[in-house]
Amino acid sequence: MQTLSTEDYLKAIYHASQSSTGAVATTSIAKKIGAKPSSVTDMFRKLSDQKLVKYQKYQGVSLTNEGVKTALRIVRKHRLWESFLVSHLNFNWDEVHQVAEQLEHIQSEKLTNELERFLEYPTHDPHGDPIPNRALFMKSYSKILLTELPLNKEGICVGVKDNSSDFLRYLDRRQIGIGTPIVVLHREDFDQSLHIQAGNSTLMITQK
Amino acid sequence: MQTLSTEDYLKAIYHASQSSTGAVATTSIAKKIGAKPSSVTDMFRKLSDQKLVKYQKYQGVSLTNEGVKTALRIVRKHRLWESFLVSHLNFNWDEVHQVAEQLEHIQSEKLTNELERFLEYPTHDPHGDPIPNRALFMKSYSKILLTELPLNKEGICVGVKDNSSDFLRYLDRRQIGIGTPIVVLHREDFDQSLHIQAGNSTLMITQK
DNA sequence: CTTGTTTTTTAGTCTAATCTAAATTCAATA
DNA sequence: TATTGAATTTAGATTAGACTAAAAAACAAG
Repeated sequence: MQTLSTEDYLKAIYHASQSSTGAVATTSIAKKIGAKPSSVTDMFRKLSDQKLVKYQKYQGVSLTNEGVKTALRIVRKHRLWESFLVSHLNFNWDEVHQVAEQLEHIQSEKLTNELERFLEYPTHDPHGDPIPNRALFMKSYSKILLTELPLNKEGICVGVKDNSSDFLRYLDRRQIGIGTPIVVLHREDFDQSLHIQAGNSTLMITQK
Repeated sequence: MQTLSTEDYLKAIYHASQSSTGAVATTSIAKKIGAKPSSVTDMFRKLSDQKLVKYQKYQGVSLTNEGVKTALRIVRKHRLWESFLVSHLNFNWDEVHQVAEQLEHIQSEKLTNELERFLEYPTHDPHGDPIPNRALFMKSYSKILLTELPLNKEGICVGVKDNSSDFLRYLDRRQIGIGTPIVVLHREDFDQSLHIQAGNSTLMITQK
């Protein structure tokens, strides 16, 4: 059984190791968690004692199999709760994160599994990220950026890269959400702006 | 903003002061919380500093208005979650408590209010206890014991006094739940046993 | 109204998780 | 490869919440 804090660290390490290869550095976790590097070192040691990470002084950490499992259990809960908040409790994409950060720590296998059943076994959360199933397995289909979508080929919006509230609300007003089909109609070479068709409106996107 | 621990104490004090009159004693809280009396004294002092309780050495505590409000907010969340677990997640009466003890600490007004709406503004939880509304007001209709129900007058089961899992499962098997109408058909004077009709079955209850 | 028991508080210790400041190791480059 | 700057770790302190053991207050009974 983990404490709140160890769960936060395991999740942070998991996400950090997803977005880069090799061991995870002390400072990168410090930034994610919002703690000082010295505190992170302490925690690395503790997690190492519990065999949840492999840790060598000055070499960063990597999750053990057990550590990955623990992290995935938290990710599973986080994403299921986010789905619930959006689908049944009128939360917007951009409001769910903070609450899900709390709910992900609730300990009850039955609760998690029943929630999953109630939601009819969703495979992706409102941000388009895959939800690990009961066996902690997840299908991650390939997500590509709009800038990489070939001309006139239809894609489906599964999430957004920029999670700022402003941007999410902008999309909401234009009725662009998860599942919205998107086609890139034209790409301006000189400034990288895109003309896209999303849902029933066409719009122009600049930069990024 | 309260810590987990202070919330637990406030709730315990609230419940203790409901079931008896006057100030609440140190030991009674120690028993409820599962802590030593000395720890309870410490916490009383802390809560007193925050003006959530009135505390005089050796005289026990009582909640201030602010303390009552904080406690009721927790009770509200607890009972809403219990309702949710039973009505949508296939939990039984007797399984909800432990999980609700965790969920009651989640901090998000929007979450609580949306959950209440989703459940269609329930007034009572699965144990028959009233749920405070958004304004923290609750209608507590009179609950009486079966032993006090007049002969042949119909009552409605709103909860049970004995919360043991065995007893709750016994009731489940006989399809007796919240809302089941109950009539006392006959009362044996010599051993206090009751013949009752509940739902579509009649049964005999001894003792208690 | 005094004594003995129970309740409550005090004093001092412990653990988990954090911090600051100082020391150490690593790594990049001149 | 020697140096320097960044990253990391150590050492020591702090805080919240809990504990034990001992002292003090309250209560109950003769």
